[in-house]
Amino acid sequence: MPRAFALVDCNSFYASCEKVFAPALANRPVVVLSNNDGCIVARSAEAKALGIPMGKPLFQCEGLIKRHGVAVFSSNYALYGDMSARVMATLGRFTPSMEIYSIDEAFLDLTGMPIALTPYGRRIRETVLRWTGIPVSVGIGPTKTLAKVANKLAKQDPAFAGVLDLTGRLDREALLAKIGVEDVWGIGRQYAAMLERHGVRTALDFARLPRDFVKKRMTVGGLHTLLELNGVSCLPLEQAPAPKKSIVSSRSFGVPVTTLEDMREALAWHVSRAAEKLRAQHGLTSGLLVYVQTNTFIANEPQYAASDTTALPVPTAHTSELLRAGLKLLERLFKQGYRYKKVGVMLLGIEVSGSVQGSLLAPAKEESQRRKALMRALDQANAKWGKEMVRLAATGLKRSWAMRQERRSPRYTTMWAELPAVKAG
DNA sequence: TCTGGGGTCCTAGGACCC
DNA sequence: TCTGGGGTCCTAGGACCC
Repeated sequence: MPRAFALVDCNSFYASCEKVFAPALANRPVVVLSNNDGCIVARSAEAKALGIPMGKPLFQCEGLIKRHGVAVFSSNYALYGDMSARVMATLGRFTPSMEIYSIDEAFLDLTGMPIALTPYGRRIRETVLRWTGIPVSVGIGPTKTLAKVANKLAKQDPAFAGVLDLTGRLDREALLAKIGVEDVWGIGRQYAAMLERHGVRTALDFARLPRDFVKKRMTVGGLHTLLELNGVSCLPLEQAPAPKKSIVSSRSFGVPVTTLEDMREALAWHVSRAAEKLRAQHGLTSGLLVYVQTNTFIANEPQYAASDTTALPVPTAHTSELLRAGLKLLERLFKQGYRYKKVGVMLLGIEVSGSVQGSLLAPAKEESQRRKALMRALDQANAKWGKEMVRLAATGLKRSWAMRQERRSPRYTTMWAELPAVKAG
C-alpha cells in the first residue's frame, strides 16, 4: 500500500502562542526573542511582512520595531511547552501513530486512511485552531521529505489555504520546481552553496541528480533526501523518542563574568539542570565536558575559549558527584583576567540505568539507594513547587550572571498566579 | 551597551592489535 | 631504496535539524 505522511507545522509558533493570550495583538506584528533577549527567533506573519529577518540580533532591528510598533517578547518556554502539548494531543486524535518532531511540528501517519486526504487535512487544521488557538499548515506526501515540501508549498502559496496533498498530484514536478534547493529538508547552507556551483537551484533540479554524485558529495544522508524526493520512503516514522546520548546545559550570561566564584555558581546551576534531565530519562552518565568562553563578538578584547572532559569512575546521575567532577574541570580551565560570556556542561556517554556494569569502586548498594532516594525527592520537590525552588547549596543564590529576560509574558497556563484575568459584563 | 540553545549523524584518520 | 593487511575503537570535525 502506498504510504502517506502528513507534516503538521505550527505557523510562527512562539509568536502565535503570545497572540493566543493577547487578543489585542491579533493583527499586529509580534516577535519573540532568543534566550538573553538576544536574537529574533519567531515572527508573526505581520512581522515577516515588515521584512524583519529571522535570527537577527534585536538591537539591529530597533528602528524597524519602533517605527511599526512591533510587540516584542522574551521567550517563555513554560508557555510554549504547554501549548505544544495541547497541539500534539489534538493531532493525536487524527492518526493511529505520529512522531513529535519538534516543539511545533509532528509527522502523522495517514497511510490507508479511508478518506480523501485534502479535506482531512483541512479538518485537522480547523480543529487545532479551534481547540488551541494555534494556526497550522498541513503538507501531505508519500515520504516525510515530500510532506515537508508540501508543507512549505502550503505556506508559500495562499491558493492552497494551508493544506496541500502531494500524494495524488500529477503536477508534482512543476511544484518541486517552485522550491529552492536550500529549502529542502536535509540540505543546509553548505550543501546548497555546493549544489549552486553545479547549477542545481530547485528541488526538482536536485531530484534529477545522479545517485552516485549525491552519495559522494553528501554521504548517505543526501542520498536519502534524493530518494525521498523521488517518492522512495527511506526515513521511517519514529514514534518513541530515542533517549538522549548526550545532554547539554549552557547559556550566555546576562552580563560578563570575571570571577571564579561566579563561574562556579553558574556551572553548578547547569550541572544541576543537566542532571535533572538525565534522571528524567532514567540515564546514567559516564563522562562530562565543561567549557568556558569569552564574548567572541567583541573584537578588541582578549579572547579565550577552552573545554575539557573527564570520565567518571562509575556512571552516575547524582548531582553532587557530577558537581565535584565539573568544578574540578572548571578550576583547570578558568583563567583570571578575562570577561567570560558563557559556561556550559555536557553529559557524555549516557547509558540507560540498569544496564550498567557493576564495579569494585561502586559505592555500597545501600549507600547508592540512599542517594537515589535523595535525588528522587529533589526532583519531586522541584516538580511540585516549581523549578529551582529546591537546589543544592552550591548552585548559589546570587545569580548576578542570570540571563536578561525583560519582556516575558506571564506564564498563563502553568502558574496559578499568572492566569489571565477575564472581565465579565 | 546588546549577537540563543540543544541535539543528531556521518566520515576520515590515528592508535592499537593480531 | 623497498617496510603487510585487516579489524576495531576512538576522536575531531563537518554537515544537518529545530
